[in-house]
Amino acid sequence: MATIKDVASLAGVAISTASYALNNNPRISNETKEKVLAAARQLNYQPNGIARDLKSNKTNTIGLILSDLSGPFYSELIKGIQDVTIANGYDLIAVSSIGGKNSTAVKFLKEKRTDGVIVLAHNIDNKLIINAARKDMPVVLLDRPLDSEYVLNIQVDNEGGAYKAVEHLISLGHNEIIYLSGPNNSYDNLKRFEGYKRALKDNKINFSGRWLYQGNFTKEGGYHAAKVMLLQNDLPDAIFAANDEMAIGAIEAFKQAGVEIGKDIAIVGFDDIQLAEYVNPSLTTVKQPMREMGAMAAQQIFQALNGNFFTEPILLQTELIIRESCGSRKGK
Amino acid sequence: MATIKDVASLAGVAISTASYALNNNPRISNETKEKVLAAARQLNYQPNGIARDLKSNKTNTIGLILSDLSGPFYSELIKGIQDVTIANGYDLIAVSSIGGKNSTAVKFLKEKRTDGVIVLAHNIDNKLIINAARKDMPVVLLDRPLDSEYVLNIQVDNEGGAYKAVEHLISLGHNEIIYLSGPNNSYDNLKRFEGYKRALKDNKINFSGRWLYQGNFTKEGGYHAAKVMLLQNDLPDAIFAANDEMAIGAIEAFKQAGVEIGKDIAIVGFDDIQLAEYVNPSLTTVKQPMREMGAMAAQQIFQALNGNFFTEPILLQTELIIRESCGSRKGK
DNA sequence: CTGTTAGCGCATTCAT
DNA sequence: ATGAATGCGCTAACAG
Repeated sequence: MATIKDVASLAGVAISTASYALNNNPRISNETKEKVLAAARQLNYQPNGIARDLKSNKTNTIGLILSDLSGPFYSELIKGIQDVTIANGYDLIAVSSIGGKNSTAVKFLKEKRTDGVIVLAHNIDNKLIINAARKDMPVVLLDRPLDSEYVLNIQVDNEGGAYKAVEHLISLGHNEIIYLSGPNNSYDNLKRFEGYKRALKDNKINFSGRWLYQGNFTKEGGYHAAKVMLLQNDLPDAIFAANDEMAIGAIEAFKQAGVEIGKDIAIVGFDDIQLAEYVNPSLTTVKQPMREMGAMAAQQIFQALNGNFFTEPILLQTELIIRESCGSRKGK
Repeated sequence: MATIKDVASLAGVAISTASYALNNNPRISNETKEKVLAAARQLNYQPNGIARDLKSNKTNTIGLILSDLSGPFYSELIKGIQDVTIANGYDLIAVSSIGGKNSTAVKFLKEKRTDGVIVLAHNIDNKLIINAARKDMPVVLLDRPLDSEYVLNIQVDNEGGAYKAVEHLISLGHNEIIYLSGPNNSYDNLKRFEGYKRALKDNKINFSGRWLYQGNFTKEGGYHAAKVMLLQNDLPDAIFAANDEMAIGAIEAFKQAGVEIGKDIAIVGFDDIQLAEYVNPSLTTVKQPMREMGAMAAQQIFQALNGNFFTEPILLQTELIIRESCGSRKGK
């Protein structure tokens, strides 16, 4: 790789002159500038970004940390983020937090590899985030609240969304409503559970311990939980699944067992992933404004980078999307 | 941020000593090592990764360039790549090529920001790749062939896969088979078209220009193409869509029009995305071994980094997944 | 075993 | 308008 030094010597100028010329500094005469640019072209010179980052103490890059780079769920979120980062002339790179302590995500958080970070990865712990967040490296947290300097909070109203979902189930006449739970260490899951319980309480339904099933936010978990319900021969009226993937897993299990969804049992999910519209029957669920969330997250980063730390946590509203899985229009 | 200099002076040793101690160099006595580590802890020292990268001329990072970070399609591919990058102690970062010349992807390709790159983004052009590929920065190309030094090729047998799909349609008794095409500048699309034509030819069916519809690899494109077919009141026996998303879009349009898929018309897709299993009727399609592809790509990078350039292009086989969209078992 | 020193590639201050 | 020199934070060759 040719360096700026090579360019300078080929052009017969000093390194600093070459640097100025390459960066279009007006103090350089057109004549020398041309000479330098010609040399650069000839050597196929490309500035070394790492050296520049080191010198300028700035990377022009925003990092997005996801617990799993390959989730189907992030599509819209990423679009929202990307829109804003591009508009601001920044780069976006996505890294995974798989691997815990040794993950790329942790490395990016600790070393100064980006100018800002957006986190949606529950396996990254608070201490790390608090340590990483600095004035010139704001962190936006999407999956939990955390009150600390230089960390911004954006959240979806999980509690309210869950409330809406369960209320819908109750309005349809269901009384025995199972909560199909995500992992216990997930804040999102916790809030959804709270919303579920509040809806029961407001409708004078007593929560029963029997109504709690663990599904771990995965399709397999949902499938398995439904199987257990079937084996116990004790089907509830309805299920509120803490995310769509579990709901879809459960639907699969019930279909295999000949249970008619929407008639024998009602199911509501959470997230509104792309699949929700396509499963059969299509899934009633709570939609999160993912794209807006992404855009806001990026916006918050840039504002923070400009010194404006908006400290109040932002709460985004959800929307209940009614489809067929609770028994519906299409008469399923 | 505390630097190694701060650590050294707090510990009362030279910078180099601090560096050695921090990096566990055995030449340092346990006593001084402890002193240095204590100082580092006290200052909450974190090495500056960028400085290290500059010095060592190595980033320990593999880049994955995708045309769209948010595609549903890459899930398995990423898993495959991640498995082997992690196993090799490297980091993986994903960047998008959206934005053309100014995209993050181009920046990563030109500047030396990773130790290797995997490309699946047809809007990155060959010249750029040829220029970027170096001995210490191999490039694996997943979406087209390119014979150049330090670039490795891994491909799916698009032609053969398409052939299988169309042959299947023909064996079911279909004669008028439309090709629902992806973008013309896509190599994958081109090869699929070739496979389609070969299958027709081998079965003595003459290809008709009327059978070519453009769908641009998007769901909307597929939907629109199907609408046009409907408007022309000239439905074919079958459709071979160059990817699943277009096939799904077409299915939607036909369903809306009351055309029964699998009976009035047969449809085959390509890719086997997650949705393919869930659409109604479920989609017969050609499955690509995405996870294997990812794993191979990463493996090739590391072999290349060790000086072993496997120059022969690798061709991965596809598999025809028969579901319901061509009329089938479930009697749809 | 520890310290001195040079240098990775670049931007930039200060002279000229 | 141009050049010489410095330093970003780190590693490592070399000297002691």
